[in-house]
Amino acid sequence: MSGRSSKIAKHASEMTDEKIAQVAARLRILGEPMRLKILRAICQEEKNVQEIVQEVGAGQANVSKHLALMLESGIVERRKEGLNCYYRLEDENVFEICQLAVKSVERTLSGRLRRLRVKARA
Amino acid sequence: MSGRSSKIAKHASEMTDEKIAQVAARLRILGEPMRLKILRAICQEEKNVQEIVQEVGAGQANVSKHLALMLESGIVERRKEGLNCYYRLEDENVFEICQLAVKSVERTLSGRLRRLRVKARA
DNA sequence: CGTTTTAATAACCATTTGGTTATTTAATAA
DNA sequence: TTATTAAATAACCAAATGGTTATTAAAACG
Repeated sequence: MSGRSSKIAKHASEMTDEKIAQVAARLRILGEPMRLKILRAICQEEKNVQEIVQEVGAGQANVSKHLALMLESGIVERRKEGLNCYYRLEDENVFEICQLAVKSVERTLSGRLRRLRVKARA
Repeated sequence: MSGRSSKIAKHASEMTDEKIAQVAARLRILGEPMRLKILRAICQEEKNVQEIVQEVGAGQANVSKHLALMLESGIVERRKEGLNCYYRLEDENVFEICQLAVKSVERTLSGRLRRLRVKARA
């Protein structure tokens, strides 16, 4: 058994159905364009709801609902100041996950291109 | 501007709405318990549909639909041999994404515990 | 006090999605 | 050929989800 495959085997075996459900829930939260836009807006500096609403181009209620979900799940943090509520990205893992997802998408796209070329050659 | 924040700023600015939609689509595919179970089943060695069906405890049509989706998106690869179709995990990034998601979930859970203790103290 | 502003929440709707059943396609075997 | 088996697909349904509108809660201000 090689190093990599044994590592994968170990991690995979540790993935109980319960853990899988939790991981899926976390990834499903990130699998939504509007939520990613919100995270993009607040990943550098905290912003209040109105600023976020303006930046992502969505309704206030909609943004608040997405923020409530991400706050509940611990992805973002909230700081109240007078009438305003400032949100910031709290979980840095989220940022890394998105970077890996970008790599994954790019990998798929390049793979598609390669296959098209092979097909065209045949 | 510190090293980390500038790095984040750079990556965030490269995240166009188009790219965000692609990343969200990729993460949404992974944000589903049954699909993660299927990936767990085939991440070490390729398996045919029947083996996967038995392992994850779902209907054949359901598993086939999930596999078709992940094949189309380049996450898994297929090899036909006679009547059987063998599937394997093709995108290693997916595995890393899941590992990070586990870390993210664990981080949240420990954070919740800490808050509960703080609340109980008050 | 009442007014205004910000954000959260409730109610509702249209769409999407995961699962099931039934059918079809394709390869193998008799 | 016909029968059998594996996998894909179509059709359908119930549940979940994202977005909108309207309302509520709370803090700041006149």
